[in-house]
Amino acid sequence: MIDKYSPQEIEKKWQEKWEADNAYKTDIDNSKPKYYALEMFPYPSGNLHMGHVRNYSIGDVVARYKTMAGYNVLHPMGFDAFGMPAENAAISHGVKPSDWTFSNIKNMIRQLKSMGLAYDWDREVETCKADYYRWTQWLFELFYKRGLAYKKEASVNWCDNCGTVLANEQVIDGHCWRCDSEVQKKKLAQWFFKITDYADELLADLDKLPGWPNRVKTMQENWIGRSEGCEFSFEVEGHSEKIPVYTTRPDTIFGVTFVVLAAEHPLVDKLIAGQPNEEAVRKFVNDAKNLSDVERTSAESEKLGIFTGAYAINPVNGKKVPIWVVNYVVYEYGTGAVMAVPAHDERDFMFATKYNLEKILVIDNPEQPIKLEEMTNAYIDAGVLINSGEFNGMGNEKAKSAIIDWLEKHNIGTRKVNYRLRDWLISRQRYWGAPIPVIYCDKCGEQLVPEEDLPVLLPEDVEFKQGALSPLSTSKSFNECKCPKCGGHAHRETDTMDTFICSSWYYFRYADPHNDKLPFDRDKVNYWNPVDQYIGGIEHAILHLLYSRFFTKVLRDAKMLDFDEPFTNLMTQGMVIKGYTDKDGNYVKAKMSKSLGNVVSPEEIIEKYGADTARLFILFASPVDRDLDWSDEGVQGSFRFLNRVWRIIDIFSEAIKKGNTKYDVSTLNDEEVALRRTLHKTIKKVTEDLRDRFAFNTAISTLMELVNAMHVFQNKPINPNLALEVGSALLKMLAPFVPHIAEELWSHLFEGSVHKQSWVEFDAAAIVEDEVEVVLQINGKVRDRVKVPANLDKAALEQAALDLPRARELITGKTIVKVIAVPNKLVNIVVK
RNA sequence: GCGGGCGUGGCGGAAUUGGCAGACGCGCCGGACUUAGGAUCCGGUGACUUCGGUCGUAAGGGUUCAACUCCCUUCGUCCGCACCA
Repeated sequence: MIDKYSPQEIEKKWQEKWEADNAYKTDIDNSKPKYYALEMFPYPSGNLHMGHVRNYSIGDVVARYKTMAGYNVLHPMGFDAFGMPAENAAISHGVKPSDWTFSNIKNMIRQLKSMGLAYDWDREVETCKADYYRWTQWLFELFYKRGLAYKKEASVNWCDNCGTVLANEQVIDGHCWRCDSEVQKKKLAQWFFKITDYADELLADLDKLPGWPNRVKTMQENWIGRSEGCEFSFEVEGHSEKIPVYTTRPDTIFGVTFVVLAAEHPLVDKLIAGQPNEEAVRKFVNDAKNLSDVERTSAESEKLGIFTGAYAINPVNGKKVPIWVVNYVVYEYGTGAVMAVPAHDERDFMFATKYNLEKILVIDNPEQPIKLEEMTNAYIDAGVLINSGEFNGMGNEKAKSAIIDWLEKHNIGTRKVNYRLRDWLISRQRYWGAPIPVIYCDKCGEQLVPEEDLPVLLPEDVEFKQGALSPLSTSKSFNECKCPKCGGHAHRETDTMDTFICSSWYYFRYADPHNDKLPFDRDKVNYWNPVDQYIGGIEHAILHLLYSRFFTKVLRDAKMLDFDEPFTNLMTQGMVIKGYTDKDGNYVKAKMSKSLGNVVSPEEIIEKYGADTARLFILFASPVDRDLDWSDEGVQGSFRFLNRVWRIIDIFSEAIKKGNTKYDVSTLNDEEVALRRTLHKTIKKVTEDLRDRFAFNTAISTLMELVNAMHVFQNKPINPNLALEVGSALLKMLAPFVPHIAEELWSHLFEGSVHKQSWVEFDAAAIVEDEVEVVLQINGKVRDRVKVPANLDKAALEQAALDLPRARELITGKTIVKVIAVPNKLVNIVVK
């Protein structure tokens, strides 16, 4: 008799044993195929939340299953440990960011270990440690040497609340991704990574990722925003400057009736100098610049503009058109100036109507000719060119290309591909990050810190204050330095790097975490990487996942590794949500959050029911990519199931100990044959669910059915050989989901660890049924069921159906139109 | 506005290739055991029904012998994008 199921005791026991045995230590082993399972590492906020528990439970099942299935599995964990909250703790509580971070990490490791996750902790990385950020800095220098890191003054996103700038990817609807406060524009000299150099490949290689959700690929596609068109210039009457414009609609070029400039366009000043409306334009420009990004980029906001007084010349037909400054042109995209064709562009149409500007129709609808006077909208569909000189009569798609050819031939313009993607702004005016390893010499200018001087360590003599300058600038010991080139007086860059840089390469470091010569060894990374299965939240669809793809391509070009993409397969898990009653008394479901008071603490659940129950519930309640509805009753149901497993193994244990692994299955009675059939069907289904679909919820439900089938024998004797076969298979299949209870029960019955066992194979012969139940349908409606020999052919099946009394009864007096027989499934008799 | 996902019992969900809708779990109902049951075990549980059946996968239509599954229209919901020329 085995004791009562007591998760608190057995979980602690096995966690200690696994740790003492180094059970999950991984090394290169060329005798097996490798498999790299990875979950997005957490920010060390101090406590695990249910989203983490879900993420890591999924990853652990994948890792444990693949191990049992014969793979050499790498499954590491670490911490994305630089970031603002640590610094905020310093500002508000006077704690050192490092102390705050390391004590949080300590607590989270304890919590992770209490979940029974199969990590190789020897490979843990913490991005805030000098032996990691040394290589983050080294990689910055690599990017710099490859011309991919540069400093420039630009209008950048500034979050006042966080006291730092943000990359475009980190601005969501004009708000800071972290604190949600409104982002402002500021002109600052900042460091950028030239991700735009890889825009084309980042877009094209999405096709190499069949294992990624389409949703994520579409989001990246939109973000990169490739468009094809051409760039050409307008001459300005009475000025030597030209206005370059970018358009995707060269087919409408003869319909240009005005040219619009963004408020920031440098030509504006020159064009208005001495013009009668100079002051009015200046005021308009200043007003536009003072608007927040939210207001400026909203598609709904009113399109406003003002005439500069200057005119441009359309290079294709010499037409003189007015130049306006408007609030709807994005300066950072294209050339910051646009040719306006009101007849064929919605915005230009609205604008021209509002300000009484000319409209010229240049594309006509061949089915139903358009009358300019009757137009209430721009005509943006396909058509045939009119009013376009030598191109009249040409289809507009063809004309796009023909007109670009013409522009190129006459040296007026060129074909051009444009991207919405901008370079990645990586400077942060914060302390708790990797210092940018650059020195500014009074004489020699910008210099990289020599490689042998890395890491540039974070100083401790800093003041933490909110402000526009990094706290590093308050450190004397940090700031002042010698120029590495001339030895003269110099000072350090005081900005740190965006923490997304730290997380753009950590999955390579896991392959070689203790290397002190390089970020990682090329052979080791080529062995383990790319990650076979990456698991995390959809919120990183662009941010982390795009940056990581960029890094991988740069490191490939630097010959540090030999593949193109970092993550072969990506799984995006849904959120954990929970219903609560709002102030109006309505029951609503929402993401767990402190402010709503619907948070369930993982630690409490694990204390009460054990990690196995928590894991089982989370995996069973919902498919991984969907939101998971937390249910306290559901958790109890999972706990109940584990008790049921415990009891039935206990009941079977005497028989199991007497059983032999090899036996003659013909000695089994009918009920035993049925149980054995259920077992092998279960093995087949669970294997397919884990191997092909990551359908953990259905795998678990199938295991529940097996346990239910075993209960048929709770009060009657069972063949010991079958008991052994079923019992051991059940424990092996449960092992990836609920590692502690599976190990505990295994240890009562067998030698060694259940987690070192090979995955179970199903016996196809055991699944074969002699008889199957087929359905009799009359006109598609189920009218009877009948048992027939399995695999009965169509003709015999059809006859068997027609012979049924029920069929005869319903057919009499009617004509049989057709009989459809599907072996092992059904017979449908169509009558009139 | 554009693009995409989703919509199945009281609830979470299953149905993998067009072939028995509702597996499994929660909840609920009944029974057994019991001094007791918020333990355990067994059974029932889509709706309506004249007990023959009829209806039923957001709504409406279509294709098919057969549709949760394919096609069209509409509604709801969630997500992404949105002055990018």
